[in-house]
Amino acid sequence: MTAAEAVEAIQREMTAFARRARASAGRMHPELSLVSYTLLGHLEERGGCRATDLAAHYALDKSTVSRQVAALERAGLIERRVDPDDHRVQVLHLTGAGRQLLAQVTESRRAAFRERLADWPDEDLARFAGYLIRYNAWTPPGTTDA
Amino acid sequence: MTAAEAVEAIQREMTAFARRARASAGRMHPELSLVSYTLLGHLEERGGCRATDLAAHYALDKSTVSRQVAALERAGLIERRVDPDDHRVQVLHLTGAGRQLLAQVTESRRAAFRERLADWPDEDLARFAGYLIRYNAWTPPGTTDA
DNA sequence: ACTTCAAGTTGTACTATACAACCAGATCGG
DNA sequence: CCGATCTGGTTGTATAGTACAACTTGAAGT
Repeated sequence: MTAAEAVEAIQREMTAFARRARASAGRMHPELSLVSYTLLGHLEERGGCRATDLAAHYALDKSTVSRQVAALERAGLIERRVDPDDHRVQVLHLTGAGRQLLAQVTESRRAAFRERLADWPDEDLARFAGYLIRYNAWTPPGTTDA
Repeated sequence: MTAAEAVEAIQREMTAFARRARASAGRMHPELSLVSYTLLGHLEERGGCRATDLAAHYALDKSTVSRQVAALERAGLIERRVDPDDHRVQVLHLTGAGRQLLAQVTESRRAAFRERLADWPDEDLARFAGYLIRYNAWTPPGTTDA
């Protein structure tokens, strides 16, 4: 495979993957969309953050985040705590139920990935993971990374 | 990196990629969504096929495909030819304009990928491509692949 | 010929998304 | 201190993509 062919294949395969991801994610976990899952994961990882931070991080409009957050709150998965220092900001936190559902969905996603990758040699797994991390870490030139 | 960690990382990175792909595809090419692009690509590759085939291949509802196809036809990118052997069937073909737009978007996507992968050693490109192909080729056990 | 099957279309509904207009709290220059 | 401006967030409106169900039309089997 030449370098040009490889780039071509990477493009094709990443596109194919992206095409399927949302649909299959939706079918796997009707109760938690890919976006919601990602937002909950971010909250867990950071231990709470503002809606504006989520919007910036995922390149979503603040209105979109606002509605997602409202839905997650309605579902009892997150709660808002008004920042005492600045009454405009609401710091978002996972609730117990949110943490639990997140763990559950994460586990089931992990199981699906494990099955899919079951017969890969360890060395290939590590290299593939490394490539993906490297691929995703790339930022367009001139971008100040946040 | 242990195998378990690698699986974890692959899951995380593939999810992150999927999350961004649609949005960025939409921003790059407002005139051709990721789905439309994929459908056009399929037509080009196969040299024409039925709407039902597209639906089956991409796990989309036939109504969804019907509307996508209608939009592509309205845009003058594809045309329908009734199958003389079975008047229910419409074989879809790219038009000249469709072929041209597809080529143009493909080229611009390719340039973006090339830029992103510019400083990867050839060997890594080939291996990454191979992993992606292998990853996407997987089908759930018990599935008769079409 | 009647029934059943297959390809597509259309009606309806829902989700995710963006943009624009807006509200409310914070901050800064006078 | 006060109006101008900035920032975080919500709401109104519009659009795209999707699914499911009902329907239409043509094909095939008994």
